[in-house]
Amino acid sequence: MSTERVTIRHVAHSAGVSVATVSRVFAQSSSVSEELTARVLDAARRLGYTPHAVAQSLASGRTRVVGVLVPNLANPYFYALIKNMLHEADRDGYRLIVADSDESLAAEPALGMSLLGRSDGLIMLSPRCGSEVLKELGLQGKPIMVVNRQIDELGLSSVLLDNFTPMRQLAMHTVELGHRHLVYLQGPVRSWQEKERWRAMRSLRVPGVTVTPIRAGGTMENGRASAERVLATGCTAVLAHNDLTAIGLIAGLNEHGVSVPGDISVTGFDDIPFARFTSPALTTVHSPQEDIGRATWRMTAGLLHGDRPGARTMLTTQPVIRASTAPPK
Amino acid sequence: MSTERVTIRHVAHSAGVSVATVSRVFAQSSSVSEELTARVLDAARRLGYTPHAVAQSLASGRTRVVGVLVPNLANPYFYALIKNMLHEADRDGYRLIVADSDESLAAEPALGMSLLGRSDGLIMLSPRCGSEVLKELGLQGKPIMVVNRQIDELGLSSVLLDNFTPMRQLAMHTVELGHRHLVYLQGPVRSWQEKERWRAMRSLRVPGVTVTPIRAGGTMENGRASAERVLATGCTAVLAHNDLTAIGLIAGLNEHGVSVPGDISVTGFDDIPFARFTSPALTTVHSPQEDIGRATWRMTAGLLHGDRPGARTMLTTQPVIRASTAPPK
DNA sequence: CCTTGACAAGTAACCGGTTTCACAGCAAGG
DNA sequence: CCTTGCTGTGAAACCGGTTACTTGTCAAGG
Repeated sequence: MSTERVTIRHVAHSAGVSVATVSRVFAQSSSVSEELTARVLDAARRLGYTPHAVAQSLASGRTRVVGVLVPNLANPYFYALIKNMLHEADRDGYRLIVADSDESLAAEPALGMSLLGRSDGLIMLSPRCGSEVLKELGLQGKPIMVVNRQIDELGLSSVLLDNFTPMRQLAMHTVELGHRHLVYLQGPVRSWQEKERWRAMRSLRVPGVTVTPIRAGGTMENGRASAERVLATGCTAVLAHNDLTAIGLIAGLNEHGVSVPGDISVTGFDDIPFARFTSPALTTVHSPQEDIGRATWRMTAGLLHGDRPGARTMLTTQPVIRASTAPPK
Repeated sequence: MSTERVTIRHVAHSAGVSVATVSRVFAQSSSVSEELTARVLDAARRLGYTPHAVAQSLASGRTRVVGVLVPNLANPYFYALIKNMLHEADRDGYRLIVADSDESLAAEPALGMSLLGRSDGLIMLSPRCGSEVLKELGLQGKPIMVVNRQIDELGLSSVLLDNFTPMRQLAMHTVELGHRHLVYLQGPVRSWQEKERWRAMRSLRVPGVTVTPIRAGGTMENGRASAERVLATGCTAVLAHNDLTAIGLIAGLNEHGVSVPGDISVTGFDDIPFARFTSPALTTVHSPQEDIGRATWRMTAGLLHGDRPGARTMLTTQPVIRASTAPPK
């Protein structure tokens, strides 16, 4: 069972060349004569040689692995993103190693460090941790990408989606429908996205229109649990922090015999795949996961190749009007 | 910027001991005198020493990383599972490296190999590949866990959920409600779960009850697209391969002005988080992701510690009756 | 004709740990 | 007093590659 591993030296010996040559053949970097290349490849095939990834990593100093730290893998928002990055990374020959901080601020530093220890860089999705933690991680000297969070002080590269503009447009959409009393269902308070979305709501200074914030939390359960508090406000439209909260809220409202959008209009944010399939289909803001994923990986790949960090990519998007919003009765 | 890395030798020198001793102190395996231990730890702290994970891996022969191959990360079923395994593995000090085969049979072998190259073992979630591929992967000599697929010929360990019994119960539930013409909406044909669920449907030999299979595919889009074919059968109840298909189908039926469960009852399978929040809430079969995740990791950990492979854990579960099923009109 | 340079290939140091083995010191046993 | 047996420690081999440096060959240039 425990067959001796075939190493580069076996191949070298069998092909009658030096280990350096074998290494070169597989690295495809330096030039090796056609004849030797053929002999090496032949010997390798005969012996069933496979490069030892860990040894390569140690010797070359790079692992071809990148860490990804997610606050909550249970949120469809993230796995669409991850899935896209996975593919982009794959075609560059990189693997992704994933950790889930479970929305725990305290867990982020240790997880980040642990990931960095086994990888060439770290991608942090919507990190909530303080910037001193990010700084600490940056001290490791490896590339760090931050997604969905604006960091000014440190020279970290980041990919952002403009949350403000579409959120404002979405709010205006409800106002144009005739709604006057809006409720904004808040998400995780420490998240940058939440700050931006709430900022957009506050910026909505239309005479006669009021915006009431309600603390929720960003999950479906949170949304459902907010139904009563929402009803107590007497509002006619609710803009939720994200789709999950919106979906939860709609379920909660239904349970109270309130129809959406008949009695109350509800909107989400993110346009997760489910948003299209709820009834009513959810009015929301589309989050271009493919673009974000691709942009994130491309920037990460750039950093790995030595690009100077600090670049910031800002993507834009817009609302998607579906069936969960309608004029008030 | 490029500060010289602090190695075990620096620590050894600074503490006035040999590198072996430093290694032992950190390994906590062999005994080192209290005095030396203190001196080493002190020196390590002063110098800011961190063990080099890759070097440890090469020297010790184990990476403390386990690969996970998922057919489709966009399915909530899988990421709930992954999330649970992530946590279980984390507390044992293991990291998970994830790859998504994108439902592509052809991609599984290469991805599996690649993951195995950087890890101590491989967990395959609902693999669709032929058993010769699994065999090939097993030849690497590293532990392989198979989840949601029964493999008899190879001595692989596996964790399974009994799909047959609850699927049958679910079907009986619709029959007891009074339905006579059932449709079964099929998922990915090569998946073991699909086979089991369909087997349960076929086993339903109740006089006067017919079961019509319809090819769908397991995604929400597939479900929606099946609406017309479903309606053409004139059935009164549809049992979908999984929740995604069911949710898609409900959306599709709604678009045709058909109400669920008023006109047609619909059931799912998996009990993904959304199942509770759709309207109507979905009647389905609960899949205990926490248990599956925990069992999978525990068995994997066992294999990593030298347990003999071949064990099989079969978990059981049952239907959850919600609002998407009702007596026929 | 001799030098210079480009290039192919080999030698050996190195990446940063782990672990086998040898050795020293000391207590117990004969 | 001399073995025998542990235990704690160090020296050095080793894990399996990469790569800086060296050597040798051969063609072009002076």
